[in-house]
Amino acid sequence: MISDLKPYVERLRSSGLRPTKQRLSICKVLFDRKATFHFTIDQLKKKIEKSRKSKISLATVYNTVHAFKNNGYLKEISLRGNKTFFDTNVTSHYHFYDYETGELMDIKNEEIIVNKLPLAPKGKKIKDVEIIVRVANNNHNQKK
Amino acid sequence: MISDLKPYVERLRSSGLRPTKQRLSICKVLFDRKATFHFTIDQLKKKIEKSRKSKISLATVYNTVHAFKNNGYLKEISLRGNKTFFDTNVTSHYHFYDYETGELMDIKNEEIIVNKLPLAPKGKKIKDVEIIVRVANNNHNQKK
DNA sequence: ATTTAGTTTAGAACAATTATAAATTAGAAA
DNA sequence: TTTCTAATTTATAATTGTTCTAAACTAAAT
Repeated sequence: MISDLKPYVERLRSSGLRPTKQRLSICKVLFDRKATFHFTIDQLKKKIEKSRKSKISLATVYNTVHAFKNNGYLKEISLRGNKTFFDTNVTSHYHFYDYETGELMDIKNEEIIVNKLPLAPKGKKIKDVEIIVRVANNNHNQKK
Repeated sequence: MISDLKPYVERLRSSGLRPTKQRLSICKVLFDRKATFHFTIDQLKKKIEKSRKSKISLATVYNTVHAFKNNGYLKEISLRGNKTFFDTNVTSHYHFYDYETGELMDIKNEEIIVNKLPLAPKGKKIKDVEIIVRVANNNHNQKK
């Protein structure tokens, strides 16, 4: 336990969560990194268990991830299929999604320019614009 | 049985499917309409059963919908959450999604102009650009 | 130290989807 | 037609992802 846990403790407290061992393990995997991390809950759980060298309950992972999402420390990504993906990059940005490999990559906000948007339906307000650029290997030709 | 079933028979045949009673029931609900239809499998199943006044197996609905999707007669829509939505509008277009009501609405292709797109990652090719404009009631303020 | 409210946990419950195998049916062939 | 065969439908089981629950545990206030 060398790394500085203070920022994680604060992040947890500001999400209304007590800083427990388990939650700090989750924080280390999620936030102690330079690059964006895209993950599903079960991928995250495996990483946490490798990193802390002991099991963690699935429910704890779900609960903590949802608390972070609701407090703006994680983003959920819209994707086809029935698995939920999250993203540690909470700044405004878009995604490449390789549907052959399941790989997700960030697209910086300034790499896509949207010059026209429709008005929101009556009584509604635009909250967010998600863009998923679906890619696949050059040589393949199937639609999926 | 007044409506002309020929186009459905052809659509089924071209998808490699025999035109059975069940599949024709599915076709009638899916394709005998002017406006776009957005649906989940269970919503579709209920509509079919109301329309034909008899039960249909869930597996048949899944199989047929997937065959139509693989043959380009239906589109799957990227959305957060763990339910899969389909769309009878297979032309290039985008969507409004009201995450409070679960309502989906089409956005015509020309209502969004994208002026800049990133290059696909090395060795990959852009197959599709999905845009989901998330909306909610004006008066509400929660992020979700 | 004691207390209490929040947390973790394993497992149950639930929901969406896919797989299975027996009964049925479409369509080709006789 | 009737017969035959492979495709299809069906109910149900299996699988997967997610949420719920209630008992055991723990953080932190007293």
